[in-house]
Amino acid sequence: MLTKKGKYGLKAMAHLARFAPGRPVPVLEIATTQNIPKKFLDAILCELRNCGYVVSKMGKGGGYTLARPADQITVGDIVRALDGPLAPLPCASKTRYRPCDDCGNVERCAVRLVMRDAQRALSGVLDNCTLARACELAETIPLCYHI
Amino acid sequence: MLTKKGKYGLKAMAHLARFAPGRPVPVLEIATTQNIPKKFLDAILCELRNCGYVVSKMGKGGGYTLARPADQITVGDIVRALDGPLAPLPCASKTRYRPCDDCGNVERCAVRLVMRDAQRALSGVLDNCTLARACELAETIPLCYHI
DNA sequence: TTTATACCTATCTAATAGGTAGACATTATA
DNA sequence: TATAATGTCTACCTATTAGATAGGTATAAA
Repeated sequence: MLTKKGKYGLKAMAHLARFAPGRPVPVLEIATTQNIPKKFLDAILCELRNCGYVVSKMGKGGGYTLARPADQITVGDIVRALDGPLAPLPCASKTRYRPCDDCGNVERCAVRLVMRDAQRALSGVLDNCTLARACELAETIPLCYHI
Repeated sequence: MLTKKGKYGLKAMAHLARFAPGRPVPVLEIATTQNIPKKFLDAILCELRNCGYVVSKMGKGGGYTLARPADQITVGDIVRALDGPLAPLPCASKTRYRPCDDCGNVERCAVRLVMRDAQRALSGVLDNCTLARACELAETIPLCYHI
């Protein structure tokens, strides 16, 4: 389950992808239009900057910009940066593998093998979805969409 | 991310699937062989019983049995019962949809649309994986498996 | 009647999520 | 150069949840 941090971060990145073809976007603008607590968003963007996904410009007229084009940052990148590994269990993670301490036979653990499949499926979606594609998806969807 | 509850529950169910073609298995046996805290497992199995996935028999010679054949219970069932919806966000859940309160336009929310894809991918794996298949997977895997 | 088991209620502790406060640094621009 | 608009940093707070543990009660087979 994605935390609010992850969700807010993704929404902010999508905002930057859509509305920033150059000029820096102030945190306050993102916070108000996306309904995100300003101070919380401050912390999130700061983290994304430290990871190299956004660039900040201080002072008047400052704000945040994507560090790379929107089609070169994936949703998986952002989720991993803010919420950690995609895999349901650390022992099934590709990027941050850690064995379970309660697991006797890691290689033949049924739970782990299933969760590796799950991880593959999840990263197949999130690592192949760029911010650009996500925005596009939202814009081209038919208006009458049935939940 | 799966919680320990979910993980322990799955391991216990896999144990039942493998080692119980009839006789009830006591909690203590599962707890010791699977390295799960006994009292914690008590609570988990009780929950699974309330959901109808296992059957308990009290008294001497008692224990737990699968309520249905192992090929008729999926990993997705167990995970949902113990850890809640598979979807990374409630607004992307099929089984327990709930809109985000911070989301202005639910239908065109880029984050939600991506997470719906993620949900589909995840449930595609977990809902199509039965306990029987999970055990089989672990048994037929080659010994020299490269992490 | 004894023993092995499930079942129930209560409680505990540590971590985490989610958020807030306020001082401080930086910079465009008037 | 003063000032206003912004990001940056450190510290803190509160509620909830994860992850257990303890101890007793009910049930049933031998």
